[in-house]
Amino acid sequence: MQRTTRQRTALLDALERQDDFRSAQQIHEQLRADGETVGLATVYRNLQSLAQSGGVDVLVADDGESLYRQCADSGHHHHLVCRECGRTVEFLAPELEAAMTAIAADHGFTDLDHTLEVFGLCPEHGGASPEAGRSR
Amino acid sequence: MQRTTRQRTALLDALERQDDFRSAQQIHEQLRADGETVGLATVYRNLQSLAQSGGVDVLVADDGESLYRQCADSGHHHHLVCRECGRTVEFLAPELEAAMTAIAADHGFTDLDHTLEVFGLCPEHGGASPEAGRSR
DNA sequence: ATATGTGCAAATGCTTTGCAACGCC
DNA sequence: GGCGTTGCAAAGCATTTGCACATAT
Repeated sequence: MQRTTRQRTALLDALERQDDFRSAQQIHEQLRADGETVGLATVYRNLQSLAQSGGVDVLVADDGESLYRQCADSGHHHHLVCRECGRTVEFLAPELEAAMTAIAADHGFTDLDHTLEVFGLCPEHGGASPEAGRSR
Repeated sequence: MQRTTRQRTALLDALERQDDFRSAQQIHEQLRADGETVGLATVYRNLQSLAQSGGVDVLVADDGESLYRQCADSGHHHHLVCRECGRTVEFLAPELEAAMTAIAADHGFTDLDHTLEVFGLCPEHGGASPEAGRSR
């Protein structure tokens, strides 16, 4: 129930080569630039199924746009993202998980899920330049 | 630069009476139900300015929809939100802040900022309810 | 009086979907 | 050959915006 099509292969390939979080549309452009002919709807459909199967991580930007990235760690983890260049560092934080779980339990909440993303300026972009504007 | 209009007053009133995170559209419906005549665009515009001035907290749901709520704590805090009804619990987590800061520092990131929201099912909706089948 | 706020409807922008053609298995 | 996949364009949604009118101050 998951065929190996030229399009899906191209998408996976593009994801593999890309280390930053990118929108479906950006990925689509990338594919076009690489000479691949893939419909935008197909990109969306495949990203969606990949996200569901855990093949890619999804990050919902403040403006509601979804960003995708193939992460090294296939398990649960979080991201430290440079708001200037998109550079991403994955990290685990067991203590955070535990604390959040405890708080939720305190209030009787179940079926938990959470979003935790840290934004900042990476070493490359945090140095000299003061007042770096808030890009998304 | 900020006039006291019937619409804005009604909106603030509705927010005051509402303890859960609600979408702009839900708030608009609420106002209509209360017999107020307020345009949807006006609700959006006012919520936007309120969010900017810190009058309300905004959180972006997984589906990209923005949810608004007037919070008790005007400072930095996080939310434990029921996916089903929007019921919200505010909480502080100094240890989390510290841990995140440490991790970011480890990677040389500066000018930090982060988003942390916990979603789940509140006691009312987590039980043996047959309706509870959707854990995104 | 006049700058702001409002309403409506049209416009945006991202994402999804209907449906016929297409191509792995 | 059959059924998952794809493409395209149309449809959906939440949100924004242009513009004429209304209104707080």
